[in-house]
Amino acid sequence: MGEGETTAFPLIWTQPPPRRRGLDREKIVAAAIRVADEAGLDGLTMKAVAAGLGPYSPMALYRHVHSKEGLFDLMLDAATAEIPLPGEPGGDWRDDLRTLALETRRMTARHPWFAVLVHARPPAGPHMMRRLEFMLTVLVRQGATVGEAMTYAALIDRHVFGSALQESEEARQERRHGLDDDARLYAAIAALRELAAADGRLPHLTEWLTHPAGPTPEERFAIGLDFVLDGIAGRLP
Amino acid sequence: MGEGETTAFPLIWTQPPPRRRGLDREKIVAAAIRVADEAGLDGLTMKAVAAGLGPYSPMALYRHVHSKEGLFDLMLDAATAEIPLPGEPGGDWRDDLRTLALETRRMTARHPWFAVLVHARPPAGPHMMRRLEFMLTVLVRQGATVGEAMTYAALIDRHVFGSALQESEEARQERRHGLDDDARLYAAIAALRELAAADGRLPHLTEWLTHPAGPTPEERFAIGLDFVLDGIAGRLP
DNA sequence: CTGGGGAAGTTTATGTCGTACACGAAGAGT
DNA sequence: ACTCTTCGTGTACGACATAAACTTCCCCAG
Repeated sequence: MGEGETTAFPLIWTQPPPRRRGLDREKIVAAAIRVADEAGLDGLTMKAVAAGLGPYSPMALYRHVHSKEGLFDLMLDAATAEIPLPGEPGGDWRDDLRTLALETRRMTARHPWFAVLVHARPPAGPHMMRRLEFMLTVLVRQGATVGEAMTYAALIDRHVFGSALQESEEARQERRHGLDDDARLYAAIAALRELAAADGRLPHLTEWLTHPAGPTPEERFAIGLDFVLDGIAGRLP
Repeated sequence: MGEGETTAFPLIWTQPPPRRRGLDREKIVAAAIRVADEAGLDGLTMKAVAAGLGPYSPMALYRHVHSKEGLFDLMLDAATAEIPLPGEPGGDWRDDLRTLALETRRMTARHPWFAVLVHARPPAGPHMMRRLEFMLTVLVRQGATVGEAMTYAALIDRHVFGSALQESEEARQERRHGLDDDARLYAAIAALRELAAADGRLPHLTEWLTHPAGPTPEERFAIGLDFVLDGIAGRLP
């Protein structure tokens, strides 16, 4: 049959040009991040990453990242590298920590998968370690012990990544159920409200589902962050 | 033809007694929770749940729960039902919220998978709704609007489930890498410390990895919870 | 210039999952 | 006794991660 034979008649001219060595960790991680940003963690398969790099087979990636979990670790550290990190703490410890928290939040907004993965992997990447070291330095300079500083840093990150996780999972649900247009979203809320109203003992929840009100996500984040920073301030010597 | 026969020799006695209708949601959910408690979320497969119920096929479950996500929802609500919930708020709003947070934490200690799933599913189960309503009631009685109460309740839960998530994922890592005995755990920490020390710019982190110190998980939880409750108190009218 | 070793990518295969579908058998209601 | 419904099974399919064996190419030592 046709001249594009791979089986019967191997004419060199019709064969695809041999693949040059084009892959490395950086490219693979960048492609994986691109895929995860666009398709979510569910869409992050080895096949999809390979396809995002060109005509590669999924197995090609294993030569460079040796497992999907390894790829996760590299993705986490690459995303963490995007967070601007001062070389030295500035004059105001609260500003230092607040700014870092806000920048971290901005990164998680670009990479919604981050908050999911960060809870599943140990934070051993170099950029993640440097970021943590910065928080520790800021707190230790205010008189905290290293153990206390670890506790406070963990509380800040709990809030940052907790917010990010909740918001990204909400967005995921909406995308999965096609709630992007207002009509569907309204219907989904109405269904929830009916459920709550049917119980009969949920007046406040029903009210909120009828008139959802309250601070924006951004304001909610700031409120919680202030709670943590105020709390830390109250415990510094 | 002979009755009961599937193969060559139709002896009724060698046939298993026909399966009676024994499954229902409750049993399935209880079995699923048992499996997840013991084997973790990775071990929670339809096959494992069916096996935990007796000689059932995995497909039998679908008659009652229609999908694995549906099973997740039922598991979340069943676990939430284990949290003691007063019918009415008591005299002290802080005590009410703190007690609920602590009881919730006790539940997540029994069911480490809870914190993972709760972030992935909408909290629409009746018990989850009642629990939320309780928090809203407590806060609204102190003068918060429903919108504010939602914000504060979310912050409390963020801390409770964030702690649980972190602790359960740490435990999972340790189990997965067989760090149950001290020698291996020590080696793992040493490896991390080498990594940190090699960077050269991570003195505080290195110090902490050399002498891990600080509050116990329980104390850390209490500290963060106080931060949130203090913050709420400062914003109530 | 050459040939051999190792690295990069592909093909093929394996085992595990969730779950759709069609079937058969076991009560329940008439 | 007959039918309708409800429950559980067997089989099958398509993803997915990844192991193993194979092929092709590059580079460097002689």
